[in-house]
This record gives sequence, C-alpha cells and structure tokens, in this order.
Amino acid sequence: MLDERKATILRAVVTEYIETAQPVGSGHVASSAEVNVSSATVRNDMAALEAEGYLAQPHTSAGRIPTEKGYRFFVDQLGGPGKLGVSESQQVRSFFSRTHGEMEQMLSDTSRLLSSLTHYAAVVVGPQHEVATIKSVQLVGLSPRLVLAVLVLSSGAIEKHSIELATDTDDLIVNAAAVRLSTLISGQTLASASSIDSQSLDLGESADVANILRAALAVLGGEHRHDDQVFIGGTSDMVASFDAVRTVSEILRILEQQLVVVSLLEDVLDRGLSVAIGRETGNEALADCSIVVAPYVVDGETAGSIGVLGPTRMHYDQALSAVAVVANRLGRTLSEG
Amino acid sequence: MLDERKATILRAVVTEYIETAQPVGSGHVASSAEVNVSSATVRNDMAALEAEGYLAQPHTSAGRIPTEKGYRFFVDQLGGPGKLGVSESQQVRSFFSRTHGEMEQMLSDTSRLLSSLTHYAAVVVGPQHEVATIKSVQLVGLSPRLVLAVLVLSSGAIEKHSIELATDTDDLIVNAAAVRLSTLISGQTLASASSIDSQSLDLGESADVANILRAALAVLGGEHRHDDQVFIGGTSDMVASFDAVRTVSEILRILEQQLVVVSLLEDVLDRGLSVAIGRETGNEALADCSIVVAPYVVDGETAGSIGVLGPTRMHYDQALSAVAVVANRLGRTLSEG
DNA sequence: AGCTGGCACTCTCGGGCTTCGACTGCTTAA
DNA sequence: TTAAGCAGTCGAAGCCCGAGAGTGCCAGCT
Repeated sequence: MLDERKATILRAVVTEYIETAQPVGSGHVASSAEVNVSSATVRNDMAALEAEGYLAQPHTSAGRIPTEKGYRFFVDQLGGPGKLGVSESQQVRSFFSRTHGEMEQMLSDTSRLLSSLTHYAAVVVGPQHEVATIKSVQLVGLSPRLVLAVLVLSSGAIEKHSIELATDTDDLIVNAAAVRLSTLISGQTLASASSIDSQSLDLGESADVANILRAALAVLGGEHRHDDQVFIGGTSDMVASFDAVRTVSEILRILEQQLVVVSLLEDVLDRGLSVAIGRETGNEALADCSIVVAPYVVDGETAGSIGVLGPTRMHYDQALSAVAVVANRLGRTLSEG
Repeated sequence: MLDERKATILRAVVTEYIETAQPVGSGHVASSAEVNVSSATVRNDMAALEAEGYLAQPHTSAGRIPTEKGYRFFVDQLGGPGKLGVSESQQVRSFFSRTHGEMEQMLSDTSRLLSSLTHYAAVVVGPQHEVATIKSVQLVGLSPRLVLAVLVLSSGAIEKHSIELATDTDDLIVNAAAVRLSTLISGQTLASASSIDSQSLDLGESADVANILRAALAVLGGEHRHDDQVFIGGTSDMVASFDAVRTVSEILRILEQQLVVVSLLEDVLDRGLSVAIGRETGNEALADCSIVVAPYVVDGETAGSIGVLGPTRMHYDQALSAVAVVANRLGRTLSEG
C-alpha cells in the first residue's frame, strides 16, 4: 500500500517526533540519513501521506505529526522487538536472579523494574487463581461472630475472606469446620470448590458446622474473579511525558480504578494486539496514551499480563522489547516455584 | 502578637488566596465582609504583615500571598476543626455503617473515602503489628524446598513469609514443625515471638523440624517493621491543584515510596503536629504541599495514622475535620472487630 | 515519468513597544 | 489612628513586525 520511500519517510517522521515532540518538516526528513531525496520530493510524499491519513498538520506551515494510523503502521512495520540495551538487560538479569519467593513482593518489584526500564507507568496483573489449586485452608476465629478464612493456593498466593456469623460460635466448632472444609476442598481449584453443592453438607454435621461451611463456600465463590492483584508503578515517570496537568489528572483517575486497568489490558490482548494506540485503547481519557502489553505464561498456561502505559509518542521498540523480556522472565521465574 | 485587625486581614488574605490561587490585593480585602476599614489602612497593615513574615509579594504591585508562617498562624488561629457539611458527614456515616470485616479492603476504601471528602490525596497507614498477638500460624509446603509461613494476627491482618530450605523436606515434617511452632508462638506478639531463643529449640526435635523452626523464627523477626500496609488514594484529585507537571511528577515520586510516606506522617505526629505546611513536612520536594494527619486509636492504643496531602493552599478547615472524623470512626470500627 | 530547484505564500514564534489595570507606598489632612 | 489621594511600579495583554520554518506548486531537467 505504501511504497518503499513513503514508508521510509513515515518512519523518519515518527521517530523524529517521538524524540522531539515537535512537528517535523520536510527539511529534517530530507537531511536524515535514510532518505536520499530532496526536501521537495519529501514534501510531495508527505502531502500524500497526509491525504491517506498517516500524518496530520497542527496548522498550515507547521511540520507533520503522526496520526494514530501513522503510529500503527510504524509499529506493525517495525516487526520483531528490538534488543534491549546492555545495561537494561543486565538490570533484568540481575533482578530475576535476585528475586525469589513471596509472590506479592515480586510482582510489585516487577512493576518497578518495568517502569524503570521504560520510564512509563508499568502495570503487572497477578496470576489468575483459576488454575491454581487450594493447598491449604484455615479458619481463624477473630471474635465470637467473625471468622477469617485463609486460603493458600498452589501458586503461593493467599486469599482471605471474612465470614460473619449470625450467632456466637465457639472456637471448637470453628476448628471442626476447618478440618471438614480442608478435606472438602484441598487440592481443588477455587472454581470447583465454590461449585460444591452446599446442600450435600447437611449430612452428618452439626448445624453450627454446616452453617460455617455454607458461609465459607459462599464467599469463595463470591468474587474471586475481581480481586486480581494489580501492581502499578512508575506513574511519576510517565507523567513527565505530558505537559497538561489536566491530561495527567485524567490518566491518573483511570489508573486508580484497578478493575478498569485490568480489563483494559485484557481487552487489548483479546483483540490479539500487543500495542493499543490512542483511542484503540477503548478509553476516551487515554486518547493521548498508548499501551504495550504481553501475557506471561506459567507452567504452560497463560497466567496474567503485564504492560506499560505511556504517551502515544512512546518509544515503542524499547517498550515492546522490555515488556516481552520481562513477561518471559517473569513467567519462567514463577514456573520454577 | 498580632492585633485583632491584622489577624482579620491575614485571615481574609489566606481564605481568599486558598479560594482563587491569585495574589490578593488591599482592595479585595477592604471590600470583604469582616473588614470595615479602607483599603489604605489595609495596605498599611499588609505591609506590616509582610515585614513580620506572614505575607509575601510575588513582585511589587501584585497582591500578597501567604507565607508558610502565614498559613501556620491561620491554621493555629482557626482552633477547633469545623464541622463537616451535611452531605459529607452523611457520606462518612453511610461508609462506616456499610463497611465490615476484611481489614485490607476496609483501609483501602477508607483512603478512597478520605480523598473523596477532601479532594486531596489520602494516606491510610494500617495498624502496626506490634501490639497484635498471633492468632494462628500455618506452614504450607509449596515445593520441596519452599515453605510459606502464614500468620493470622488478632487484628485480622495476615503476614506471609516464604522460607527457603536447604534440603528437600517432606510435608509430614513441615506439618510437625507447624504444630510445634503453633504451640510456641500462638498468643504472643510478633516481637516476643521473634525474640525466642532459637537455641532452646534443639531439645526434643528432629533436626529437620528444628531447622524449619529456626528459619521461621528468623523471618518473623526480620522485617515486620517495614511492611506496614499503606493505602494511598485520590492522587488524581490532588494533582489537579497544581499547575506544573514538573511539581506533580516530583510529588508522585514521593508517594510511590511508601516507606517515605509512612515516616513522613509519623515524623509529623512525633513533632506533635496535626498539620505540616510546606517545608515543615521535612521534604524539599513537598515545599508546595501540606499534610494533615491524625492518629487513630484501636482498643485504647494508637494503632496507625491517616492523613491527606494537598497543596499549601489547602482547605485546612475541611481537611482537618475530615481527617479527624474519619480517624475517629475508623478507630471505633476497628475496635469492635 | 519522476525528481528537483525555485519561488511565493502562510503561519507561528519571539522581541519590542505601548497601553491598561491592579497594586503599592507615601504623604497629607481630618 | 484612619482615610483619601496621588505618584510610581510592574505584570498582563494587545499589537506590530521581522525572522524562520514549512508548505504547495510549477517549470525544467534527467
């Protein structure tokens, strides 16, 4: 669709604009290394590129700025993710050799790593619990009517749910329920545990124990889909890429809604993309932003996703390779455990 | 030190500036309701206030702006925290009647509440674990050499630590260690548990069990001081109060370092203040910010603190009363549990 | 046919200038 | 001690103008 030269010119415009944030004119492009034609020729091609929607002019007699379509072509054209710089890959290597155990801490640190690599905001979505099995379950009575259910999953994640009881209940009964619950659901996934027919419990249990079990199973099924863990780091870095406080405030408002962020990433992945540019993100408030995202794989299964959020004039190649490398290493590290 | 009229004038300047963010001139002050003298008189007094350090001029022939000393006088002078508006106190009431169980969720929601009340960033520091006793401890083997220790504290908080073992260890041994550990430290505080002399364990244990116990006690003592839970909400609201992206970025950088935020709040409280203005915060990057903070009390003991971070031209009265009310209610709610 | 150089045109940006208005400080009178 | 008036200061806004960067188009060259 675009001949060789136009593609080169487009590429030159995009890289230059990403670097300088200034509209770029035909002269700059013509003097760039990869282009060997005069500025007049460049002008003609740029006019054509504008007509086809790849470039835009803030006003006549300013240079050109890439449109979303322009960035899209640039990103697709770019093909394979470039290499990380040596100091960056050093940083990644040392991070993952240092890190160990403690899921939450690791994910949080990973978001910091990714933001420090890219200088954009980094989002790390923790593994879904759907495939993880229940390693251990425990009920702890905090007060006569309040019981805390603590689950340890095979992934090392911990879930806790509080259960409020209608009547004061003795610790002995809670313990009895805990033992029963443990035999019931250990080894199962959360989904299968919560689908246990609570009617079948009434047999052979005291009423109190049955009550607790029912309540416990209910909270398990409840909302385990929602509380994915999300870790967001490096917002201060990203903010520096924008110049209007207004914009910044709106972006932060999005990032504060963790559910929105998660579905944003998943949406992009569902559409089979690894980059969403501007409105492609599906969120009006992120019209000036792009998202680069990748899933990570634990034990052969897609477990979660990581991504970065930056301005549309993002260093896509760096971001793509950073995200790819970190997703890869993170998946491998989590698989070992 | 300041006569009646000067105080009134200062108060008028501060409130006006907080409202408009514009330097305020003698004319505005003179036409304000509480001041019944001419602008010329106001001018004289304002010159005096400037000489004494309460006000400053951005440049000659602009109006005056409060200095930190000016804000300080304003805050101290103001005395008791004003009332919350009816819709706000309604909001607080309904929040705390709705909320229950699940510590983490509650604290996170509290930070959202507080930021929505004040439109500044809200910080909620979770209860220290120092006074909480250990309700339950559990060891879960995740892989042959990795054991997860899960503690449930009487406060409802959960601590988890991963323990890496030097040798592959059977689940039976892990369980034996768990039982032993449970009898050892249940009912104690974290501090006293971690100070148990690990030498005394060797008696009557198999070497494997003793190893696990030693490792477990070691991680308990390790860093439980650091991982206070901190919840920060409403940064997007706060950001809107500033006009330079640069400033915003620096403030966000501070907020990303949760340890710094915690010690910031504790510092202010230690100095016996409930408001820190500008450089009083002790952090150069927060020169344009103020912090309003209050401790909350659970079961008669100071458990943690909450605060808001906003621009120096903050609505101090609203912030003070919001923080006071929320701290109060939060403490009471946590005491019940 | 395609590229290039040239040229006229457009539009922003910055400096310099002026005007305007919002202040202040000071002086003087009640 | 307060008020009124007046001169002075300084930033903000408007304006003009020239410089500069860029564009579109045309005519000619290869």
